[in-house]
Amino acid sequence: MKKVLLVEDDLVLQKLISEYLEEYSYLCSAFSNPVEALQTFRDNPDDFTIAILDLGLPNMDGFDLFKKLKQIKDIPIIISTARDDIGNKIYGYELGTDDYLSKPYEPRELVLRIEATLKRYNKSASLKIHDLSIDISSSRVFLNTLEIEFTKIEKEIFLLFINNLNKIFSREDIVNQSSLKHDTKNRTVDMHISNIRYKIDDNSKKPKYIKSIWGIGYKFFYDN
Amino acid sequence: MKKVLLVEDDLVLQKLISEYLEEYSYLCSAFSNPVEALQTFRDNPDDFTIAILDLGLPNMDGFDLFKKLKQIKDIPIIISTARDDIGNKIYGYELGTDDYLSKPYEPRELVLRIEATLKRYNKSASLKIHDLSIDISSSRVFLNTLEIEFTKIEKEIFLLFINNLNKIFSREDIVNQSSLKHDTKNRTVDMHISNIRYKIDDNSKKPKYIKSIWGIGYKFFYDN
DNA sequence: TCAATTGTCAACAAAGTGTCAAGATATATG
DNA sequence: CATATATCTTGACACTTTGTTGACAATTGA
Repeated sequence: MKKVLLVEDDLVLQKLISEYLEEYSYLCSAFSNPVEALQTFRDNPDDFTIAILDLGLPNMDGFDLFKKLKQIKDIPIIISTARDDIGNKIYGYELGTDDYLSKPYEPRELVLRIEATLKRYNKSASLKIHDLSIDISSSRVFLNTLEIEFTKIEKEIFLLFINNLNKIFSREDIVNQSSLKHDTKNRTVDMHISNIRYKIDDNSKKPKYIKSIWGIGYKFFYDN
Repeated sequence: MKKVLLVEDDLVLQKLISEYLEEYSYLCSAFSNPVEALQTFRDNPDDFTIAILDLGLPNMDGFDLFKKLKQIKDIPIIISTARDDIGNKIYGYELGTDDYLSKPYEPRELVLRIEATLKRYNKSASLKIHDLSIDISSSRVFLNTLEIEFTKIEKEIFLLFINNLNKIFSREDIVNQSSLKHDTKNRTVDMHISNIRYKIDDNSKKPKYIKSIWGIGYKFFYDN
């Protein structure tokens, strides 16, 4: 579900947009107060896919908010502006706005521009599990923000787990579903698991990710 | 001087836009016939910086023209469309339009959107990675300010990496996606990598750019 | 408690990588 | 067209990284 940070002080318009976006499966977090919006974004920047800012905001200028949001995280931002406010438009583009809309606009047009902007941003799909994030397309794995350097077989085993969360694999399964040689001893698998655990900071005495299933094998534990 | 390929069958509007754009130092090549526009573009694709297409064109559908232009060269395209033609808008964005405008629009807004679109495009037109800067359009590569002289194959491999940052290529991939002969030995690829590394000042003991992925291949490392 | 199982150290084996240097091709120059 | 020059290709060898396994301690469950 894509989450939109909507900052709009016209409450009627805010409601209208929120409801419209929900029809297109966007979840809206709407704010009329930019300070609150900023705080929310600061707390959970990864929650939001895109931001929509109204320029005529109280307390804080729209461009200020714009700059602060971008500072926290490079999120796509669409600016909505009054029809005649063309000087501001320029400034918006100079800042590096991703798109803008002139009021009044049709909600439908907003949806279109959101989709187009996201498409340009080309958000690559990524899976997050606690401290770990996995970039599906490039198969890169990060512990917090630090990339983990797996060896070939470690990566194969790790991805096998990630693609089959909570599924128990025997050592034989792991040998067969990786490029390990078919006559590889079971203890070799243990050794690879040990190395993976070490790299993803999984305490083998009390692992939170890769659990040993005594007498059976291993599984990657994941609880929604 | 930036040259605009304008395709618009309303001659009054065509003239209006042309004159307006000229005030902003854009040179306009205006066409009412899409076939002529296509022919002109095909002959000199590098002359044009951006294209502006009207959707309601005779002879050839606007989207058709769009696809054909993009096929010849990946030029930024802004589509202009009738206000109520929202179904088409979606299609436009699905094609990968860079921006669009609803008629009637103020010429001023067109200028703004041209500038914004070019800005987005240029962001990726020249890429800077630490000491390296790459001019995508001319395919020239600089180490700091000094131009690197790659051989043909080195340049092909290097650009393959640059266009696919962080993507892992096997030696076979590299052979297939360059002009290397199909039966080229893997070690030859290693040799080319070694030479590229030397030219871009990449220490092969501890490379910052081209990483060896042990047992798999190579990738160009880039961290935002 | 005890036998089975698991964690991991450390040594070794196997496989992959970096690059020199020489020869083969291709390209440029007169 | 012949020669010079640059580029590509490959075997060889040293070196590095990864994979494998036995050994032993720690842990588990009956």
